[in-house]
Amino acid sequence: MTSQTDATPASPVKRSFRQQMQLAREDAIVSAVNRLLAEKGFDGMTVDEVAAEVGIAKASLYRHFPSKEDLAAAAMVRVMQRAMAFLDSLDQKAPPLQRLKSVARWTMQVQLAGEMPSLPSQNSSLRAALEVNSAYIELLMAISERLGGWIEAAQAEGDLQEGLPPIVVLYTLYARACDPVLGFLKGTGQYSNEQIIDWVVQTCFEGLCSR
Amino acid sequence: MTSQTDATPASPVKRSFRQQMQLAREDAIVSAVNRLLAEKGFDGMTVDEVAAEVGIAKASLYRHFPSKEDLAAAAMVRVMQRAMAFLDSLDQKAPPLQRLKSVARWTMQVQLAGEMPSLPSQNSSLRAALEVNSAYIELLMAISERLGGWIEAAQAEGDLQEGLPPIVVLYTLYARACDPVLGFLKGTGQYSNEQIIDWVVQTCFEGLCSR
DNA sequence: GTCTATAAATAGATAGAC
DNA sequence: GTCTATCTATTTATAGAC
Repeated sequence: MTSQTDATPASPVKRSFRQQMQLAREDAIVSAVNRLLAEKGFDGMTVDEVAAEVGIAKASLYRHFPSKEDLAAAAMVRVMQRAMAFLDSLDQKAPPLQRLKSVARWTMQVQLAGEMPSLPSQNSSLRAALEVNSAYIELLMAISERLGGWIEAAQAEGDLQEGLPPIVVLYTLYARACDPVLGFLKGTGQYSNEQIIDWVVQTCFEGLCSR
Repeated sequence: MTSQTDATPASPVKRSFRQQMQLAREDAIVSAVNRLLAEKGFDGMTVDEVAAEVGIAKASLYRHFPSKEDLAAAAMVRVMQRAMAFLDSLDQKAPPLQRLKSVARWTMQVQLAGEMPSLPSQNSSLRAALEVNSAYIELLMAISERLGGWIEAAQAEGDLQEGLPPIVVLYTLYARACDPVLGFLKGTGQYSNEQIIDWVVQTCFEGLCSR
């Protein structure tokens, strides 16, 4: 407050630098959380591990994030921001179905890269925290509306089954982002990531049956 | 030992009765575990809850099962026995594809009924315990071989995509048994269980795209 | 702001009486 | 075999020094 009313230019610069440092540290924290969340899930991840991976004390972690739930929420927000950026990067004139397939492929690449935080859809303390996290809710709604529009457009073009409510398609795409099939097939050690993703994308959109 | 060599018929009868009592109690335990596992997952379920739901002391629980992992394994074994019984109940002369669809539908019914134990595919202590549980391993292999045969037969008949390795189809079916889409759609409160299952089975086999 | 040390709560597992 | 009471380890979170 006072520094902003001061005429000295040093204060704002110093503050900005400090803020950048703080943001960089928080980014490192979120990266560690993101990775651990993808590897072990919310329940399996401990705050001690996060602190150890970042290389700071646990008490310092709690200066940046008030709870473990907030750590997870931050990781979710960041991956959703990445998702939103990916949606923006797509050719908006490409056919909607093609864009939807690209999104599915992207989420699977993220998962196989060990960067898709997996939140057990049942945990109550975590879900309660997410439901009151406005950044999380707003991003989720923004992505859902964006994809929902593409789904309806793809149906209008006759590319997606028109009998399916768009929400069924939307939830199916979300579910494929954390589909355990990817990990199962990876675990066999027999197939490349691209091969695995090709199969799952294909079965998702074209089904198991022959055409 | 001694009672079996005795000529008195009382001993064997009494022992059998006791064994039945024990089996009945263990069945009640496994039922509680199964339900809690479906509701909250392995990490979310506590042994105290299990004891409370069965109505016995926690120490008594540990007389029947040596660890929490063994509780979960017992629940998995039982649901797999149910699955095996369902496979047997199917018309073995029906087309393989039809049988596979029936299996998928059955697993989804079990999940929506809150009776599908969900084991986070990442938990290491649990997976380690399952991998050395011969009852679990043998049932899993038996089911996999059975379904694998049907998958290959369905491919031979041209009903399933022949480019897909059978293991991809098998894992996909396993994954649909714990597909979060069912819970998502159920959570909207707008659709009946049968409607939800119809959609998921259809998208699984026919895909999201129109034909 | 970061640290060490510790509190507070929880959960898996066990001892020992009956 | 079942119970009460307890142990032990882990984990989230915080106090307080620097």
